[in-house]
Amino acid sequence: MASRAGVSVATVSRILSGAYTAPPATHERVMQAVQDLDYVVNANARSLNTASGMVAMVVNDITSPFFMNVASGVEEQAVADGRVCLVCSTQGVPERELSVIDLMRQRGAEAVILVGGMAETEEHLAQLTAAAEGLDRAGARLVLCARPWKGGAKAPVDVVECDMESGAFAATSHLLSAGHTRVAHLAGPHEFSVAGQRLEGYERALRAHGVKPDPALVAESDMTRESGYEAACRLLTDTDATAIFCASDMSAAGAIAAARDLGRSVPDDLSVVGFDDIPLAEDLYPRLTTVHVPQQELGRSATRLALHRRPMDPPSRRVVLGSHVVVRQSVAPPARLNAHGKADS
Amino acid sequence: MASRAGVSVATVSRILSGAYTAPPATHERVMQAVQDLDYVVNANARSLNTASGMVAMVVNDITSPFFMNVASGVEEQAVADGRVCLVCSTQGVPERELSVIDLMRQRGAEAVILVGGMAETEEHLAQLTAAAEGLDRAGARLVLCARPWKGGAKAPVDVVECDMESGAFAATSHLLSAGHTRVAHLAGPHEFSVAGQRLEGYERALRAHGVKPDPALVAESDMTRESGYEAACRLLTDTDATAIFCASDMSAAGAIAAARDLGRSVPDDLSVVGFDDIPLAEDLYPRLTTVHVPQQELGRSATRLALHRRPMDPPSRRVVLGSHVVVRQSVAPPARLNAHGKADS
DNA sequence: CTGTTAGCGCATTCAT
DNA sequence: ATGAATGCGCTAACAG
Repeated sequence: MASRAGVSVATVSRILSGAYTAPPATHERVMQAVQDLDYVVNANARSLNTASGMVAMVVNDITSPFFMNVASGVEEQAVADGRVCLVCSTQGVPERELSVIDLMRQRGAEAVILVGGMAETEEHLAQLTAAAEGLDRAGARLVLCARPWKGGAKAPVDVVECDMESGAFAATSHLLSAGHTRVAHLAGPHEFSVAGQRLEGYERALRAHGVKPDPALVAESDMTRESGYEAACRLLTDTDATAIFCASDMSAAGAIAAARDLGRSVPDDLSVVGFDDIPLAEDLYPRLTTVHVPQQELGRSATRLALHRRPMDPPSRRVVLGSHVVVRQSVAPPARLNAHGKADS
Repeated sequence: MASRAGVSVATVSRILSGAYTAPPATHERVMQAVQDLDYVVNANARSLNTASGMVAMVVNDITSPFFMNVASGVEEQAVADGRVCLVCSTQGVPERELSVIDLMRQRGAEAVILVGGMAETEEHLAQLTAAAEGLDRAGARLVLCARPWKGGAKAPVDVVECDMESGAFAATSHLLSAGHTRVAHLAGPHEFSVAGQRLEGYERALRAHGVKPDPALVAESDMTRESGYEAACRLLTDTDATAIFCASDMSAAGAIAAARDLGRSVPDDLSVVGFDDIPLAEDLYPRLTTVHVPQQELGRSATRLALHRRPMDPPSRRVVLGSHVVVRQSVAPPARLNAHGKADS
């Protein structure tokens, strides 16, 4: 290649790297040779001496609408900052999360963005901390997106999250204000810290309205529709709940399907509130009242935190975005009150 | 690192690469040093001499449920074959498709899998062919997934697709059999070859039932919900269509929303059939009758084609999967027939 | 503006 | 079983 153009490899390198006021004369010859030989630089070899320009994003489940909406925000910002964005899936396996992080460290990624919750044992957390320090030493950033950091405060990790606790509080309050007192919660896996936040907001709202939290009204599921369907069936047959606050829109979709299959109409016989506000929420029937989480912005912020870093920045930064409930059609006053003609408060 | 363990770099290389009957004595020392220094191999440097083990997947839109379901199939098979799978988004820009392919070639990916349709101009096709040949020369494969290959037959590209034409035929026939004669089609972008296949199946079904295709009944949109909503509004206000066959479930979701907003009830006043059978189809109201496309299997097959390659295989292979209509609740006989008590044939 | 030289971190001969 | 030497393709520093 160098010879084909009649120049040295250094010249070729400089020209193809950009950053070179090329004399049209040789520039032409080089580009011609590139054409003829269909030459492409070896990015791996290049990364041996320079930044890779890669941003990696890690998700549990590549089919989850929530994760992928966040992902599109990450992608958008990464591209805007001149990086390429790669997404990998852990398929929900904690060990794979660590190995993917490691893999990206090996590849010289400039940032690794972990999107969404994960079962977090103490051991896992310790390994995550180690991974963060390893990335840091390599000049790369680890950022947690839509997931709180439960490890040490001095670990070199940035985090951008949404205030899920108050989102859950608002959602539950919305239900209570409509007159419901038997409000169930379709929770996420208890090992997920994000699930814990929602549970706390739910319980705080109950207490604020003078309702005693009843453990029987809390059912656990993973965030999938399937699992939401099953948990909702249990809730509907075993308890007298008149409303369900679901930890995700996907599980809310399952809950609505369960209600339908059990002959309960939503919202007349059962009110449902979701969480996330994924596009699906608009298409459910009835249209789902839910807590809006700024998914794209979550992704964009995470990428900015990772890439726009100045020397004086602290080792760990944190940004918290807000959430708010979007009122649609899946909430109504409970049946008996409704029958007696009482409106919601 | 080499010194820290008291051995040569060669020994470290051999031990960390696996494939080495390690004498427990030194093996121990090396692993200890790895621990102490938190050492990780440089995958880029390694790729300088060996296969990268990467499979890249390229999609237009990372938020599309259809693409991501295919993606999970790709991921699953790639992991099963011991590769790591990276997905990149082109954000719908044809040039980015080419640049991403190029990027993965530069990175030494073993396979690049293009998922889903793309506007295909002649020029783009020529560049794709060139890219395929480039990858081939580098020992990598290009495979098209859920997207036909319109280029030359001797190009080194594998393709796995679904028989969309007959899927569209079946869907349209289903509507015609229910008694509809004014069947509209919410088509995809005409530059997409996949859209063309669906249009052909639609028209073939009409002719087979003795109905003359009416261009006024074909509206174009991209495959999004938004665009489907708008196109459906036009169809519903400007024509007398009693049924719509949509090119995707997402656009069907838009069509159902449009019908609702225009005061037309589905399926009583309007029948709707979708395409893809993404999970959303189950949650629409009414539950969407659609054409099932085996998304995960599409992805798995594509990866197998790329990775399980034997020397005697032809330069270009092709597998076609079947599709079938899934009957749910969004189709009914047209209103007038229904009113007269006639059942569907 | 461009060629020369050196070295990035690893796998791989060839010796030992 | 392991060390020494060579080269992978590229960029960076240093001439010229």
